[in-house]
Amino acid sequence: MSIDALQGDQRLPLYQRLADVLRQEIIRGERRPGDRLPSENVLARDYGIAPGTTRKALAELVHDGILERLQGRGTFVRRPSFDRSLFRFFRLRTKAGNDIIPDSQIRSRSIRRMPSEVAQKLQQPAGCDGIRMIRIRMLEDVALLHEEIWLPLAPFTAFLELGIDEVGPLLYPIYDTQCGQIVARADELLTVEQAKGQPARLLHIGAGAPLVCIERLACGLDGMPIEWRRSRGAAEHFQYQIEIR
Amino acid sequence: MSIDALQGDQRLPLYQRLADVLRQEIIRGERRPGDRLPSENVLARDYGIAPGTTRKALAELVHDGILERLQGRGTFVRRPSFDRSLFRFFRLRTKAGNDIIPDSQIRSRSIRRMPSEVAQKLQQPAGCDGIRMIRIRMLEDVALLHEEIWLPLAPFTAFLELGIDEVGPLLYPIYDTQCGQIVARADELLTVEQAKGQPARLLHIGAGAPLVCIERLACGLDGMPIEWRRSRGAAEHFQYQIEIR
DNA sequence: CTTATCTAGTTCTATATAGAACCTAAGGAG
DNA sequence: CTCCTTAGGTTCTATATAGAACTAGATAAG
Repeated sequence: MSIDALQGDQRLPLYQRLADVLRQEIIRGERRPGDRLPSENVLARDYGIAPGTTRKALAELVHDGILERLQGRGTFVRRPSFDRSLFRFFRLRTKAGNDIIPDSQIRSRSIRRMPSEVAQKLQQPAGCDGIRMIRIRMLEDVALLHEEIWLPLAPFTAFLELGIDEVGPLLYPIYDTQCGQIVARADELLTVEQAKGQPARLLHIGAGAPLVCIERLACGLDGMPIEWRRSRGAAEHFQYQIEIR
Repeated sequence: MSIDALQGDQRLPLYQRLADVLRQEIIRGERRPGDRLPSENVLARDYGIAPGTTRKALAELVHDGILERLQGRGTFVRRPSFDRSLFRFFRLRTKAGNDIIPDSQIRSRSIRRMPSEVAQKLQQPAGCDGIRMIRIRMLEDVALLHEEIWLPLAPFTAFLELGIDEVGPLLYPIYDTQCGQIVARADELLTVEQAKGQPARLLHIGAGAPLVCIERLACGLDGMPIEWRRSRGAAEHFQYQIEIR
């Protein structure tokens, strides 16, 4: 931590280089969510730059959603509360309960050869094995969502140790605590298809009825894919809400 | 423009008050998209504050997407290129042409009593009149999208002066230039329903086939609703893509 | 033990200043 | 006329500094 711990592309501005260094430390897991960072004055002294410059670096990371600053308390690595956001956009149409996270039931979990499409999305070599789960999400004993979930083997062997009953309705906190994988963002692709096969059967839906299908690729802080899943539910039960700017 | 032109909630920080003043000037239309703002030094002199403080105010407005700063050139009111973003999320599944804006054909335009649901969304008094359009969007002579569009009468009388053939595929630029209404953001609600009635007929779709239905409320810089529309298209042709963070 | 006060540490606001990097337009050289 | 240089204006980076606002913990008073 001397004056020139800020190498990386000497032509980039100082605050940018400091932001990159801190971002990398967080991505590599050297600073975990909830950790407190050194104060802006300490950072300035350690790296031999002006306090205002560290402020600018920290502000950038706050803007990226990686850090959180609390006046009088300090600067902290942000804890991404993410599992809830699925239902921020994709919610049940029943107006009764808002933002209810349905119960979930894992129907199967096994190691299988990945379909080439999934392997590609997860950036794994073609034909390698992965973890596959089938999960049903239900509300008041009515099956609403059929999910097929794929995980790469390498970081998730610890996940296989857990009993299938110990897994609650939220997967991402488990990925974090058990496997050190933090989901920071995701891409979703929504389409409509006709019910058939296993999903139709498990959802008790007649073949040919419209299904909403959401494919999601969840990625970590470094942008690398962590999990791929495909969720299907009867179209009549769902709505998708979003704000554009 | 003296030292204390920055009234508004005296306890708020200076940069916040300056940002509010500039934001209001833009909302009120005193500064139009594309206009150039005074330089940060001039602003500082005019309002009697330090240049660094004006920088912070301008940075906030840049972050909000209202301003745009170009090194060496100046600070400009951002031109919201918005019509394109419909198809950034909601795109045709044909992989051939990316980001093609389909041709459009306005089938009808008239003044009608607003349905109570629409009036409520547009924050108009119940039972008042509005402008209603039916538009078909097509690609290579195939009808893809059926749109029902509602506008409040008051700001859009100038829009009625235009010949129905003069209206191109992009409405929002016309709202801007002809009626002074700038669309800055929108909320969309996506559901799936079964085809019936006029939409089914105009789209040449059999009754009962699944339709994707997107209801959109477009709002101005001040957050007030400007336009409400409902777009429907055959479910098999569309996909909706989004990034969550 | 409870409550109030003080203190050290933190972020936030605001000022002042200097030079670098970049753009535009005007003027001069060929 | 064309191309190059120059000058002035702009944003961007970086430094330095002072006090306000807020928090948490230690200390003192009751």
